[in-house]
Amino acid sequence: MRGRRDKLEQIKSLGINPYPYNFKRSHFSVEITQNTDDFLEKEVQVSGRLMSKRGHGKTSFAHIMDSKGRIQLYVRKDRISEQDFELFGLLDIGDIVGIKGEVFVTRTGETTVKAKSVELLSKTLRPLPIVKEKQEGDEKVVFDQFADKELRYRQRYVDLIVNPEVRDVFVTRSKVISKIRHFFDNLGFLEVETPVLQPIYGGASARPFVTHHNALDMELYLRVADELYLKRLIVGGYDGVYEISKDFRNEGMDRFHNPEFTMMEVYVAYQDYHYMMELVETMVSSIAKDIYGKTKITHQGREIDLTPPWKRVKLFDSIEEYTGENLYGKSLDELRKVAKDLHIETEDFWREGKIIDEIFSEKVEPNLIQPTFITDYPVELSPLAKRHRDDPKLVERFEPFIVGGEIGNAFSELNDPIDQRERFLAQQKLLELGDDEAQMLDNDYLRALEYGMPPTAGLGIGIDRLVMLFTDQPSIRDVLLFPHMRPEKNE
RNA sequence: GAGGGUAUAGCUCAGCUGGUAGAGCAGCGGCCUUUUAAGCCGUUGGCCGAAGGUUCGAAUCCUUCUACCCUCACCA
Repeated sequence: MRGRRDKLEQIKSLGINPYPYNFKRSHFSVEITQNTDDFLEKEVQVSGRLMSKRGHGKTSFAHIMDSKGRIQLYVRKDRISEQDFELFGLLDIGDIVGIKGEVFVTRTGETTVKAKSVELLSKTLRPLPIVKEKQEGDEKVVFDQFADKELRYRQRYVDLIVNPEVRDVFVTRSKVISKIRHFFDNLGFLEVETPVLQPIYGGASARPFVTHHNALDMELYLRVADELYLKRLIVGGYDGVYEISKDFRNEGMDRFHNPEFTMMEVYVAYQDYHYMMELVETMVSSIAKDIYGKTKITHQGREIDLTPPWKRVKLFDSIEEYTGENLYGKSLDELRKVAKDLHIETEDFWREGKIIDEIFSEKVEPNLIQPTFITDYPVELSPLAKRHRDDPKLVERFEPFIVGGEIGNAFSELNDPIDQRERFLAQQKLLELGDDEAQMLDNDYLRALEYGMPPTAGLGIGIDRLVMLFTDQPSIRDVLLFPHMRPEKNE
């Protein structure tokens, strides 16, 4: 850093502003490198970050990188002004430059800009990690890759500069979200925004973050889900509403969980969960088609076939398939015994639903590699879902699973206000029994239901997990630009 | 919350059973007018994550702490 400050002073003493205001780029690097024939002998203006520099006395080669790729520069002392040549000598890797010059091809065949002028656009003071790569046949070998995960996550800006495949991940993330938006817009659904700060949290079983509103002197919760507000809007008369937003859950962190994460929820009036299954498989496969041109993708070495229709399996059938036990109608004691036989630990306050859910997560979930809808859950696990039309002990709910993980949750929404009140009261009891993830009673939501909500299908999709699937990333941190980290010590 | 692993130069890493810190790249000074992990010659750079302890002597052994990674637990 010392040397760079000295250079900064030298550059200033040449009468050059090291932080000028703009530069008129004529083309991106790849426009030129991919259409070299059209550009030969033509003058272009390119800009970007200096990524390598190979000096040869009175001449020099370098690469600059812009947002789309890299292009080589060739600087000759006899082709530019003395001051520009001196300036070029003072440039460091990482500096941002603008170059005017002519396109030509070197004798090794690389498209290159022969500089006529060199302009410094921003002087860097910190050295960039130097990553080098070499082409060995078809293989690209990378040397000294900037790979320390802590540094990469804490200094994502450096990660993005130096690791192009990381940039690609976030481009794909953006595409996925944009496709989802288009998908719903095309169906005529309305994108809405609902409160992040909520006096009563609900819509999911999770512990919330608590905050305080000074003027009102009251506790508020950061939302754990958008569900109850979105359904109020269905009561209000919209046919379809969706929201893509951050939710916050005060739970542990691992490669599938970040305290704040992106959720997409959609509610559609006059539909049920069968409709929603078709919507999910259509949406996910069409995203794959848009991004990869096909509905079969590879994730962590496994081929995943997203082509609809996806497999549909009832929850109890799936458990029987993998454990040989039919849990339907079993008493609490019987369930505890089964869990014990399967070496699954249970808590005292757990009821039937929770034990079934636990057995399912342990024994079935990891096996659900290809896309599968697990359907028809016990009613006490799903306080906001409508009872199954054929069996009041179950609800019309499904969760889509891919690569052993759930990526969403959906149901025919409960719109019977009396049943809903009873479900809330059952949750209250769980709260008292020590289940700190049980849901709060929301009187205003009940009032809304009393005004009447049409039959409605609802869905939540974890966007981060979907992006992990589409970008072939093993950890949620790799699809979040700034994953949550403990604060670092001050330098 | 539990267990395991990692922490050495700006980056990537060596450093054996304790003997006083090393390479490549980057940087700095030279040479070099088509190189591309450019090359050649020379050279700077370290509180060995933090604090304590054992020892004549600690990057190395011990303890505690911190951060990150992995697995599990919790959990969409």
